Amino acid sequence: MLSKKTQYAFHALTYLAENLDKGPVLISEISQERKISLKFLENILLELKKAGILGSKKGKGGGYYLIKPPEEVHLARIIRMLDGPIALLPCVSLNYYERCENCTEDTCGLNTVMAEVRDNTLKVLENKTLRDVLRNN
Amino acid sequence: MLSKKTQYAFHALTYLAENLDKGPVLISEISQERKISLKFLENILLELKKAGILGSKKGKGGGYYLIKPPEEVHLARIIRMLDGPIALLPCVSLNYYERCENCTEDTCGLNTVMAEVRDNTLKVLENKTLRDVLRNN
DNA sequence: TATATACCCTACTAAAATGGTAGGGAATAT
DNA sequence: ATATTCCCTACCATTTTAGTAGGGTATATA
Repeated sequence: MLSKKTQYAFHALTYLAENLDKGPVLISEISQERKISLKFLENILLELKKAGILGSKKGKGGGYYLIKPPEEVHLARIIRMLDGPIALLPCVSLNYYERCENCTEDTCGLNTVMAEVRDNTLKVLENKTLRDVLRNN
Repeated sequence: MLSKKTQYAFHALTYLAENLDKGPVLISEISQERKISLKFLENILLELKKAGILGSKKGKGGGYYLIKPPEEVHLARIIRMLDGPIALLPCVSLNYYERCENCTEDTCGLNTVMAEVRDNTLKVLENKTLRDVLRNN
């Protein structure tokens, strides 16, 4: 399951995508509209900014905004950034690979199956973007 | 990612499937062969037994054994039993469904995408069985 | 340049989950 | 009777999760 953090990130990002015309949006506005703890959301948005997903502006008229158009923000990227690996086993993770101690990958059947699961999952998450996930199409 | 518990369960189950001819197998043997902490494994096997996956026999000549043939033990079942939901969001989980507070499911695009991910994942995990995951084919 | 606005940053915390460990009890084979 | 083997409950340390606190820094604007 995705963590609350990642779920909140998606809420915030879709809100920003749905309000592109507004320019920078206040954390407090997103927090109220999507019912997310203000301080927690603050941390999340900061992280998204450091990762290059969001830009920000301080002072009056400031807030957060998407740096790239929604159709260029892939869901897999957000999940990996906040929750880590998408694969079900470390030994089939593309971005967070780790060897399994107790099994040799070439003879391990679980490895093969879990790689298949990963591929099926990524087929969706790496192709779908924020654009595909908005409320008002 | 799957928990160690579930990963160990798969190790144990495949070991049992690969040694069907032996009859009941000692916890200690599985523990040694697959390098899993004995006491932790004890708990896991007990849980698998209570869930109707394994049978056991006490005393000399005893041990654990598969109740059903490997091709009838679906991977999804094991994962759900030990790790809970396979879906990435509670609101798209078939076996552990929970409503999302902050979104209405019919207008939420994330819901749709995550349901698609779930279906792709289950297509594999509900069709593959222990049989598909053995070492010595 | 003073001040209000709004993000930035570090540290802290409570609760839950994870990955085990301990130790005796109960059933069974011989 | 006794050795063997699983059964069961409870405990524990560490990590992760989800969130809070509180002040710092940059910016707009009057």
